[in-house]
Amino acid sequence: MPRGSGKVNLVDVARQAGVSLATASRVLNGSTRSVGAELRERVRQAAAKLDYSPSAPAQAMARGGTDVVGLVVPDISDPYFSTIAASIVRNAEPHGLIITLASTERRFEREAEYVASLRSQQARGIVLVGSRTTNEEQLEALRAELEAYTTAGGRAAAIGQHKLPADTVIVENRSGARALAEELVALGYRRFAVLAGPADLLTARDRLVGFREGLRRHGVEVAARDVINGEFTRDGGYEAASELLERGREPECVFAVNDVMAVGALSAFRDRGVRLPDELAVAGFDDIASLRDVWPSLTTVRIPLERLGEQALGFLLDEPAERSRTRRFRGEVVVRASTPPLR
Amino acid sequence: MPRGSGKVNLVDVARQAGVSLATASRVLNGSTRSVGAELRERVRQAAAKLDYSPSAPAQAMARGGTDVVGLVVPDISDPYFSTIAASIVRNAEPHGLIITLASTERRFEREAEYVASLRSQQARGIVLVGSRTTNEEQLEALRAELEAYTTAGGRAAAIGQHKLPADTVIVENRSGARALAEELVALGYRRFAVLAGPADLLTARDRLVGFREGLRRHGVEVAARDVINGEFTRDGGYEAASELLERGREPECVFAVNDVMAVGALSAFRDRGVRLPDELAVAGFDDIASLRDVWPSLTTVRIPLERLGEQALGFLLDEPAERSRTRRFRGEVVVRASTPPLR
DNA sequence: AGCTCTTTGGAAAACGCTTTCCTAATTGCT
DNA sequence: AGCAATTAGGAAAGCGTTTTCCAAAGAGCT
Repeated sequence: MPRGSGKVNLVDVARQAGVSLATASRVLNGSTRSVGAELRERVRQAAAKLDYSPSAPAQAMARGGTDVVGLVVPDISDPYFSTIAASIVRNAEPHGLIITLASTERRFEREAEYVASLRSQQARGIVLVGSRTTNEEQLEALRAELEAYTTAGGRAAAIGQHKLPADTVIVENRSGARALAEELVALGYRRFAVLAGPADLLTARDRLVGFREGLRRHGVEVAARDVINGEFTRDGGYEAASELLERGREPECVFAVNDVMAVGALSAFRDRGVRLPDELAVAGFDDIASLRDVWPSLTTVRIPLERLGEQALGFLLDEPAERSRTRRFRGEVVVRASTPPLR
Repeated sequence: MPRGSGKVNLVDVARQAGVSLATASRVLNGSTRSVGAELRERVRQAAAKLDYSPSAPAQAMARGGTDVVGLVVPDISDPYFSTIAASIVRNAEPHGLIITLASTERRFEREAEYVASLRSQQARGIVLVGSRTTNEEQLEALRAELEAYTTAGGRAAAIGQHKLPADTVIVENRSGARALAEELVALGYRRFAVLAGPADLLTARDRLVGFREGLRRHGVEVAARDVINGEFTRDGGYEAASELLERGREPECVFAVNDVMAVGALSAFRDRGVRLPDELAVAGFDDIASLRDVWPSLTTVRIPLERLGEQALGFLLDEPAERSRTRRFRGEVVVRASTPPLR
C-alpha cells in the first residue's frame, strides 16, 4: 500500500522515527554498528509506514560501487546466448546482483561501447560473451576499454574469447569437433561438406579446424569448395545449405558448425526434396536444448552452456587474481538420428 | 589507451583544462548553455587526455533520474521471451536506454520484488512480461509495488498481463485460438486433445477457451479428460503428451497451447512410435522462429513478437497518458505440415 | 559616451546516501 | 567510588554530478 506523496528519503524516515539520519541509515543497511532495539524498531516502522525505498544511485555514490553486472552478448534471441544469459541471471540473483543486458546484434564494434557504458555505470563486473576476433583494430579498442575498466576497479570475464585482459571461460571447440569428425568417420562417412559460419569468428574457425584434423587422422579431406561460409544463424545455415546444393556437391554428411545453422540446413535440404537422414546426414554443434526436438534429431557436440555462465560469474565473484585465469570446458559427442550408420 | 591512475572525475578534468567545474560539465553534457569555442575545446581535450568517464550514479542523483529500463520476464531462455527481450533491447539502444534484465524463473512472487528493486534503482521504466494471474494476493502485492513505482514517477508497461496499473500490450489469444480451431475443423479434424499449460496462467487459459469456442461453432467439443495441464515448457509438453497417450486417448489432432510445448509433444509422440503427421496431427501457438525447422513443421498461430516489445517500449517513451492504454495484437493462423488435411 | 541587453564563466547549493569522527552515557574493573 | 573501556547516538564530511544564481564583460542602442 504505497503512500503517494512525492519521494521519501532517509531524512524523512529519520524525522518520522525521531532519530538522526545516521541512525536511520545504520538500521536500514544492517551496518556493523549496533543500534538499540527500541530505536531500531522505530526506524523500521517509520520506513515501512512511509514506504521508503532507498536510492540506489545515492547508495552507489556513497559506497563507491554498485551491484550491477553487465552482460554483453551478440544476440540475446539466439538460444546459445540466451541459455548462457539465463544461467548468469539465475546465479547472480542470490548474490543480490543486478544484471544489465546488452545485445550487440553481432556488431563487434559495439562491444567496446558497451564496456565504456558499463564503466560509466560503475558496474562491478562485466561478462563478455564471445564474438569476432580477427579485426585487430577493433579488438585493440575493446582491450583498451576493458583495461580502463579493470584499472578503475571493475572485474571482467569473457566467454569464448581468448586474448582479452579478463578471466576467460573457453569451450574446447577444436577437440570437440575433432572427436565428432572421428565419430562420423566411424559411422562410415567419407565425403563431407561443412557449413562453416563467418570466416572471422574464432569459434567457427576452431570448429572447422578441429573437424578437419579429426578427418585427416583417417585420411579424409574436405575440399575448399565443400566449405561454405555464411552467417552464424538459422538463416545463414539455410542459405549455406542451399548454396551447397546449387554447387552440385554431393556429400554424404554435412557438418554445420553450430546447431542453429544445422536446423536451418535441415529445412533447406527438406525444401529441396532431400530425404533426411538417409540420403544425407547432418551434424551440428552445441546441443541446444530447444532444438532437441527437430527431426531427424541432431548428432552434435554437447556444450555445458549453463556451466559456462556459472563459471564466468564465479570469476567475477572470486578474489581478483594477479594473472587472468582460464577455465576450459570440453564438449561431448552425442550421436542421434541425423547421422545413421552409413549403408 | 587508458590512463591507469585511480578514478578521474570532472573536477580533475576542469583543473586540467583550467576552467571551472561548471564549465566542464556544460561542455561535456551538451547543455543548452553555450560555452566559448576555445574553452570547449580545452575541456574536450582534457577529458580525452584523462580518459574521463562520467559517473552514472552521480549523474542520476543530480539529474534525478536514470536511463535504465527494467525488463522482467518469466524465463529468458524461453524463445518466446528472448525474442521479446531482443526486440526491446534493439529498440532501446537508439534512445540511449540501458536494459536491466530480471528473469523470475516463472516464480510469480518475485515480480513484485523486482519491481521494488527497479524503483530503488530509479529506473525510468519497467516492462513486465506476462505471468500468472490467478493468485489474487500476489497480484495485489504486484499492483501495490507498481503503483508505488509509478507514483514515484516511473513508467510501466505490461505485455500479456491485464489488470495491472500499467499500459498494456495484449495478444488476442482467444480469437487466435478460435481461428485455429476453425481451421482445423475445416481440415477435417473432429477429435481433439489439448495440452493446456498451467491452469493459473491467463495466456494458457485464454487459448484453451478460444479453442473450444472455435470448435463449438462447428458442434465439436473436447472432453475434460482430453485436456491436460502441465508446465508451459518443452518438458511440460513432453510430459503432457505422454500422459495423454497413457490415458489411452486417441485424438486425431493435439493442440498444444504454445509452440514450445508442441515440439516437446512431437518428441513424446515420436518416442512412442506414433507416425507424424499422418497418424496424429499437432498444432501449436506463437510461431517461434527458432522452432520453424522442426518436422513436421508446425501449424500454429503467428504472434508478432517483435512488435510486442516495440510497442511496450513505445508506451514507456510516449508522453504519459492519464488513463492506461491498451494495444492489442492479433495472431494469424499458419497451416503447415503438422496438420495435413484429414483422410 | 552612457545605457541596457546578452553572453559567458564561476561559486555554491542540491541530490540521498554512508561513514568517520565526536560526545555522552553506560559498563566493568579495582 | 573512581577510572578506563566500551557502547550508542548525532553532526558533518564526503561521493561526483547538474544547475541555479551571480557577476563580469562585451554588444547594440540612442
